[in-house]
Amino acid sequence: MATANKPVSAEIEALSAVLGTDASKLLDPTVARAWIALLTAYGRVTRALSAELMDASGMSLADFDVLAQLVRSEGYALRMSELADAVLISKSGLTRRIDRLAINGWVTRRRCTEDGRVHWATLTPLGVRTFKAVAPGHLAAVAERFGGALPAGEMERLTRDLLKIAAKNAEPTQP
Amino acid sequence: MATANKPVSAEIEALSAVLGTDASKLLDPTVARAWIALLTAYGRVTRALSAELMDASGMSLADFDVLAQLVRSEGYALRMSELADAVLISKSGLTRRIDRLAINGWVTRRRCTEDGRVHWATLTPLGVRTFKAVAPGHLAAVAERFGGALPAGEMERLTRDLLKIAAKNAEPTQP
DNA sequence: CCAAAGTGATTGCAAGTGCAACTATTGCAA
DNA sequence: TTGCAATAGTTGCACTTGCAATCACTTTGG
Repeated sequence: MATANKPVSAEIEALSAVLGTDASKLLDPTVARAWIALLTAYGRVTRALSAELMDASGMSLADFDVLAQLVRSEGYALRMSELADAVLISKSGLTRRIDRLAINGWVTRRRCTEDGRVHWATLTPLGVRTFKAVAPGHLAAVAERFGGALPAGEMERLTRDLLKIAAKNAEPTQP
Repeated sequence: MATANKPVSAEIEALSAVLGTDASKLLDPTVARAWIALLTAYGRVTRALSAELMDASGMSLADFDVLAQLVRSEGYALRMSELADAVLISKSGLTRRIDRLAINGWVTRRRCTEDGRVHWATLTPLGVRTFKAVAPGHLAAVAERFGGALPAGEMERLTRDLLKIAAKNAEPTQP
């Protein structure tokens, strides 16, 4: 029913006593609390959403991501590489995930006629119907678990702060 | 070098067009943006921290969690079940993780003399030294990647908001 | 005192994942 | 044209994980 969750580098602040008095110089307790809060919020929300989605539809969050990317793409299709980038897994991971989705009849593979190296992952009509049936419930679950906790203004400020953190950790280089 | 990352239920807001005009009633775009921002910030920070920790010490974030729990426990020891709860993995997962840490010489297992069912995972002196050597770098990395992005006041407000979200999704029941 | 139920931990198995090696195909350059 | 580098995708392998079954030990009720 439930699904995996990431490790939690929990309670960093409590380590000060072990490491010595200078631990708070390494990591401000304010920052430590925020980091733990982020890990906790992330873990609880994703665990709950994952379980609900699995119960409702038999698909994982990862599967939902793939279908969501495809459903809003031209012709309900994407190249394998593009799709792997979009859902942030390795190419081999995507190969197997598409295998599983194909077994469900939600996706098919087509070799590209113009470039034989390229394969297009394509939603089947059943895949489209399934996604459209499942998505509203999932969106509502996100709204309930995540949206309900804060008023709108607060939510926008949260977004700005999180995006600042994300920007500071962008892939290529850190300023 | 890098490590796994969770699925990203990305770009939910863009689905409105596919599902029809009422999608924004299911999930307020403000909430959708905040949710995506959380997933992005989490993914980038944990990926970076995981890679840095692995490079510096050969241990995963999950391993660090276990050592961190043990190092601040009475006698550097915890029962297997307590430890599994603390680091949020299954009992079987912890059994194997302790196996690996034991191979590194960082942890040992002792059967409890009072209750033979219980096993204590205990840090070795080498484990303590290793943790104390590794932790400052990891804390500094958290400070840099996470702490540097926001001023202190903002960070405290972020913490409050995230804890509200976490509280709304506490395990037992939702009010 | 002894079965039977309960508790703590481990093991068998199946699943998902990434890296590295491999196959298939294309594009480029001599 | 031919051969070689580059690109797209898949497969082999190792690793990690969770669930269910199992083992080891303790507690409880008759």
